[in-house]
Amino acid sequence: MLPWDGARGEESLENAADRIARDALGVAPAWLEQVGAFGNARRHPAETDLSIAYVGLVPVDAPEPGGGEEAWFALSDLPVLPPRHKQVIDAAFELTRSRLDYVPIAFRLLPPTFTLSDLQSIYEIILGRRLHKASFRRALHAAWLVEPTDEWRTEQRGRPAQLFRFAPRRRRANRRGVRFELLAG
Amino acid sequence: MLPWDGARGEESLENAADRIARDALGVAPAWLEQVGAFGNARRHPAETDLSIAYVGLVPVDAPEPGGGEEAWFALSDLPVLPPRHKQVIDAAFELTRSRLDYVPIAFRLLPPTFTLSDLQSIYEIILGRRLHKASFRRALHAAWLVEPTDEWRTEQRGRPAQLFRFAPRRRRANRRGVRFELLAG
DNA sequence: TGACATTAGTACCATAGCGTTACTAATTCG
DNA sequence: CGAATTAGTAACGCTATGGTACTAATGTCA
Repeated sequence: MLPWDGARGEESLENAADRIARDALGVAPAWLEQVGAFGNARRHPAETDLSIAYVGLVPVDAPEPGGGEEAWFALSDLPVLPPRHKQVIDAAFELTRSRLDYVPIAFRLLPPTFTLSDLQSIYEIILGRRLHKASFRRALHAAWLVEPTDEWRTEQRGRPAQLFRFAPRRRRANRRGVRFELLAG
Repeated sequence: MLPWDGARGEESLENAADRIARDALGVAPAWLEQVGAFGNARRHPAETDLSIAYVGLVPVDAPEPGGGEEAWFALSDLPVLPPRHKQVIDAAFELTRSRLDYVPIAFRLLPPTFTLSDLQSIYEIILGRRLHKASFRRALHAAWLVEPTDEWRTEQRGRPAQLFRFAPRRRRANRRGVRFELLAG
């Protein structure tokens, strides 16, 4: 099952989700957003059967959940879950991918300074596909989202990588045409 | 206020939203999707204060709501509303725009056959901005979403327009790179 | 020590998409 | 019959994209 708890009257939905996530993780999620409300009507009318789902992300170096019975599972290797929980996970993953270009999710999963390869890895993990290196950097440069520092990090192998920091600058919104991503089927 | 009703235990959220919309409109909405759950904690813990909001669309030639106290308002000329209702409307409009390229919303607002100018008008209304005619048709042609009929419609003035029907064909998903639409501020 | 693997970063290029402008086509209005 | 109006297309330049290839700088290992 997914971590959950009943609502407390004195807190907002957002605060309740944050509290539940912190209880399960030990740390506050770097990003948290509502997925939606899920309910079916197969219960007795007197019983309320409604779930408000939230999705959050934590960096890969976040501590393992220690106290309770929580455990991590890869999205590609999920155990059998109750149908609604599986439905929530699918919607949460889709929401996360769709938010990636509009909310600074990736930068909150990284330390204050990071390499562009680190950043690209976060994008590739969330999107679930490889990205082209030159195109990624071109788009990043055009977006004025990062600025270089004068530090370089030496990894285990290969050429050292320059460190960048998240420093978005104002720019005008990109008014593109229509894309027709709708697919048949 | 927005049209609303309490949930009935024996129906799903989606069905309840559809019922409420039909009661208010007189017709079923051509598209309906959940916006999300809205709740604040300023009430007494014993009172549940939670709204599950849905957004729907109906064609412009839909009948006026007759029976009750409902009325239509332009998004650009809304009356003063309770804060949560205004919040719901903003989220609903944003959701609709973001779904336009992925869900065949526009085609459900049109009759079975329509002109490309009609279709473009729907897109312009929902997106709230003008679109370029040649680019719109190029993208539409590349997406294989419509096919021409052998009928032409004579409007009041100008050259007759060919009628098209919605007939999506299978094509592979467009795997583009990252866009970085995130704006500073 | 020197060849090789590895990672970072950039340059070049062909192609595709986009928006502007302009043009043709077909109809109604006066 | 000419002007206005709407539909539809062609041409062109600019930008974005993604592939390939290249250089740069380090560690590994014989």
